[in-house]
Amino acid sequence: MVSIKDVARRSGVAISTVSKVLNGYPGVSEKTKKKVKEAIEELHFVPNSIAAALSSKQAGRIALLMNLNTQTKAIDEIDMQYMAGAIQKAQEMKLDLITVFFSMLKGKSVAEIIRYFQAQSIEGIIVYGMSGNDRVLWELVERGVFKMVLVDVSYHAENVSCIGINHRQAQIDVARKTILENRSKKILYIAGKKNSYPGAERLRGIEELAEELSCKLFVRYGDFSELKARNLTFQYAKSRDVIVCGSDLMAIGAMRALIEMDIFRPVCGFDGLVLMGYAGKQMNTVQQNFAGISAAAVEELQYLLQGGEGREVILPHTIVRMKYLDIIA
Amino acid sequence: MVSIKDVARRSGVAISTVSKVLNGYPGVSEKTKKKVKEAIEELHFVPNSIAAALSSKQAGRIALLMNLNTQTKAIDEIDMQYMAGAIQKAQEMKLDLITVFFSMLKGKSVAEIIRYFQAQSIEGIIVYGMSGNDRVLWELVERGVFKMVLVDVSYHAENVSCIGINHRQAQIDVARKTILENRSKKILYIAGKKNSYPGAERLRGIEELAEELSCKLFVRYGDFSELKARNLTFQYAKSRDVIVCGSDLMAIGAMRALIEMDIFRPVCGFDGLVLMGYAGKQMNTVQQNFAGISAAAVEELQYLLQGGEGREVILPHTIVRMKYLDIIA
DNA sequence: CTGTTAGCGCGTTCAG
DNA sequence: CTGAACGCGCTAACAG
Repeated sequence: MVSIKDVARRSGVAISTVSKVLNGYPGVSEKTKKKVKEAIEELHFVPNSIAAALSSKQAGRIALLMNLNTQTKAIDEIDMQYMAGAIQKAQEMKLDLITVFFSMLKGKSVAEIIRYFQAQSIEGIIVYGMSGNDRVLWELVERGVFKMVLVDVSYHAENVSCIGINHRQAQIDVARKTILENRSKKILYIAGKKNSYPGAERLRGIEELAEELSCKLFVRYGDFSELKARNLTFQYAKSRDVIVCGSDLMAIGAMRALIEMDIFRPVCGFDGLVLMGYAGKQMNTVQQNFAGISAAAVEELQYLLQGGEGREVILPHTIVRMKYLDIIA
Repeated sequence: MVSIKDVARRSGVAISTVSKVLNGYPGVSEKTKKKVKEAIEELHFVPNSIAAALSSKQAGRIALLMNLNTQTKAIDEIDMQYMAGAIQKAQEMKLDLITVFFSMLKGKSVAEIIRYFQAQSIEGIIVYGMSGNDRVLWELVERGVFKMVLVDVSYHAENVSCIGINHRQAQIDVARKTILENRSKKILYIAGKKNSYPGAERLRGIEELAEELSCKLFVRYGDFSELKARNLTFQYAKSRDVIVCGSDLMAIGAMRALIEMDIFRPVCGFDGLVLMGYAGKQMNTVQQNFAGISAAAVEELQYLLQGGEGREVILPHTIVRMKYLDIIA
């Protein structure tokens, strides 16, 4: 393995000089800088990130902490997009990214978790899928030991940012479109989970909208479960004229129930899953760019690592109509 | 951060002794071992894996190299299962696992790729999704620089193992079941990609089976594409009495085409995707336990790292029938 | 059986 | 502007 030492020898300068060139520090003449760069090229030198992490404390090692959707097997899609987006972006930004699942931290205390990450020289963490119930994680956040970016959570502090779309507005947008298209008046809203921030925001959205359009609103919790949404639809759809769902998966469940009941009701979803194309009929939904969101989260974390202050970042969303033939093309 | 030095001081021994205890080396008396372990407990010491990796050359850092299915957006499911299985297992075995996508290596030469991994102190690599066309990767494999485990590829060498189910046999099993259930005689086989090892093996399987059962076999390549399978079905299904597909996604495409054509033909798939439940009708398919496969791959890699010789590992599969109501339960 | 010493590859003072 | 020297946390010979 060719090391910084070899580069130094080859270009006839000291190790520290090479290091400075590598990290873009000032205090190196253009000539020597050029010499060093040439040597790097010729020797095909690639700095060892492990050694860098050991020696300095800002070597850019971050963790992606994910709560996999184990309850419903069908939406690996979202998790996958998040992971892929973050991994890709981290690589671009030359950050070392390790992936950690909530399940691996289960039963550990905050102190243990902190040590776990410190032992890996992790300095920043992106958390996806955190709910209000995750006590230890919230404690971890509040301790402020690591720079953190929280996805789909509303909280920020000195070194903690949060990021995500405006769920309330998105719910309003997609539901308004669907309701106006169908001149609906009586809404069945199948909400997500009670303790979920996005779930609560979306619920607020539909409440505002129902108020604004003077629609009757009937709310039931589907807990983001396709099966529950299906059953709720069987139970309550007949006497309403539109079904608004807090997630695509629930929208699919609702749609399939409607098909089995052999009645028509417009349905709209939330997320933009490709799976929507398999629902049986077209639906409006909110398109979230998950890969883009996690990529943005990585950038935000980098911003924090470089001394930026925690803040709230709102990302854009779009309303789309999902068709089977589009998604398989 | 509490380091090995602190533990040494606390227990009144030398650093190296602590290291020996940590790594289970012989040559330490029971008494001192106990003292050291106590100190570790009291100090909540967690060894820094980064430092260990730098210092020794067998610190268990491995990479999961994946070719994401970008062509068809619908099967993040498989990729996700692979990733989750490997990440989980690696964590259990205390191996550092980094995830790398093929796309990140695009345009890089073998030498560059080797340096990239060496710079990260990677000593073993699991490759998932490699085809016969990936020149540089094959070169990487043949160089033998890293211990490697190849998923769904048939090649092994001194420090390269391969792992996967028996695709030929699995194709035979699922097709036989479907054909016997329906007394079919004329098979439309929608094959995968030409240059794919699993694709080729599955094709061999159906050929053998057709021979054995004296069935007429008509083969077309669907390239693992749902859309192509759909079109092939429109074109050729009418004059056959069973459609065997080399993947679930293609089976779904075929099934939906049949529904649109309003004719019935038994269809069977391959993979065991949850998505199968959304096809519209029930189908037989081969259930691959992807998470289990990648977990096994991690174990196999560990075996290689510890000096084991490369070999071929065959994992079991099962035949199942996918139902919508089962998958959403 | 235990302690001393020398690195791993790199970042970072601090003299020159 | 440059270079020698030290240390990050740990492993691995080598002495004692």
